Amino acid sequence: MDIPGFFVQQPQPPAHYSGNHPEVLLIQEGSSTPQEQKTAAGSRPESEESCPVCGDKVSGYHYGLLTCESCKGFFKRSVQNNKHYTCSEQQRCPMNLSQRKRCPFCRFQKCLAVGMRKEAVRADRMRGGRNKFGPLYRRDRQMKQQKANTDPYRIKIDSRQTPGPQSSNDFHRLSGPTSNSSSSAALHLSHIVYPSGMEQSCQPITLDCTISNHRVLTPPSMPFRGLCCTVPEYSQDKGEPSFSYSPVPSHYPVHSNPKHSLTPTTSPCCTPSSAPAISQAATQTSTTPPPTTPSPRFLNQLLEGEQDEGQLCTKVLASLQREQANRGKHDCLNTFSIMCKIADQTLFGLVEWARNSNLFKELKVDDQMVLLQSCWSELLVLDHLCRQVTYGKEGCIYLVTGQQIEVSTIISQAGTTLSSLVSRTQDLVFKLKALQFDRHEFVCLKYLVLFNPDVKSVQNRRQVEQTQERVNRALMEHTQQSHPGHSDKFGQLLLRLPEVRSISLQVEDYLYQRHLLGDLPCNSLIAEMLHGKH
DNA sequence: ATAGCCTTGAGG
DNA sequence: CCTCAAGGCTAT
Repeated sequence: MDIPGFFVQQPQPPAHYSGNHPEVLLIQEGSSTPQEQKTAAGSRPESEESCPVCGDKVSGYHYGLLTCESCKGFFKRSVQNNKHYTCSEQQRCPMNLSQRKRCPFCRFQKCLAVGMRKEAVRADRMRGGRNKFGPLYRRDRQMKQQKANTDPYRIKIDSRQTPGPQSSNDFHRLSGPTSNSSSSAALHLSHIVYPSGMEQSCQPITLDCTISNHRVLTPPSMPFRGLCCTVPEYSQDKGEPSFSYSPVPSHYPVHSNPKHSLTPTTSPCCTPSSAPAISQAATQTSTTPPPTTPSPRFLNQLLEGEQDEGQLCTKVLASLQREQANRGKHDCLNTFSIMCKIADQTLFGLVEWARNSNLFKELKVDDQMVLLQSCWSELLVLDHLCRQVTYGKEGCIYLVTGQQIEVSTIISQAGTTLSSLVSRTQDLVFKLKALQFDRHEFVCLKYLVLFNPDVKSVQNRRQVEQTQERVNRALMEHTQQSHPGHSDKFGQLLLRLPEVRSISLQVEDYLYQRHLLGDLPCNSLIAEMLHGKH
């Protein structure tokens, strides 16, 4: 693993690395002075921001993003002089105003992790003028300005430490007290994955629920309204401080699909014009290969098992709503918990997908469990990637709930591990988009990952192997048929899998660390899966 | 080596 | 013209 600070949960100095960004209006418990609060919402955004590398005061855009003067200089010197630093510790040194000088290695890695661009350092050392990032900076400014003006409610991705050394600076507290009672309610994979009559019951709950004062989660509204905002606010009508978690929000565009008449489109994803690849149901013909293909039927069968994104969205929202309903008004989920819940529900969906698959059903239950246990995080990563390729806009992460989070917001406020995870994932998304990754290929990759004959303790290895080979052939044929001009799309897709694997392992490690800190919600399937491995 | 301030110059 | 992100200079 070559990511420095792989397990870093470095403490950040409260005053500086607090994610004091105007676009993420922090209304923190007893924190800022009236003066600070005034300026934070004020007109000069940059002057109040903190450097995503060290937390110092930002002096402007440098090499791709807002940083302080010293990190700008440091980055410039490092690149110009082609420095190769080493870390005398474990490559996880804390990075803040007072300690930034101590380890140039970790500082430079942090610079890269937050998104500083080597390419912006000029090889010819030419002074003045503008570079290619000009438009990017401008857009970034406009977006920040827009957000500052229109949206008083922000998700709080608070990197600041609450007292206590254990908490990380990744997704943290949203507000209010958090019950961190992850006293493991002895769950067992077999019970969760193969429950005896346990349903993900989706009772329609229609209570209005404001999660914290900040509208932490807002269901998506009209497609493409409010552009790509910081988290949840899709510039809905103002003056409506609470929102409904009801499975089918009233402002939700609804499918006319008679089969799922209550399936909301997960705006903007299910707008046909905006998301052709995934919004087209498996039964639609426009994405299916021409009838002359050798085995389109097999591929289409695989596709038929795919979950409807809208249904999944509804399920996840309903689950969050239930969770909040059980907690009451003043006991709000923190951001990390919300993300865990979302991931958990997505994982439930993936397990369900596997279990409903005819190919998977042919396996013995023991093998099924071993395979799922081995690849769950890869499936989650693939699922996430597909969602980004299909619905994600540049610079944003698209959640299954239909919400978007700006990558820059996460990276500027998250810790090293999460930052690197996000940038690695976004790099993959970029590559997959370039390859014109489609839904058929996504399904195939999921099957290839699931039917992994190399998993230890698989009993019927031959069967797993044969299925994997079959899917592999189907994928190859599909890529040749659908992209005849792209001779190596098949190979290119397969070459992405090691990175998927690597990211998923990093995800697992990250989650396990958080689990050890007691940050994972109890009764979590993810926690159960993690237990199976560790 | 660091970091604050200065100079430069293309693009608006 | 002005802006502002590049590179440069220099006290520490």
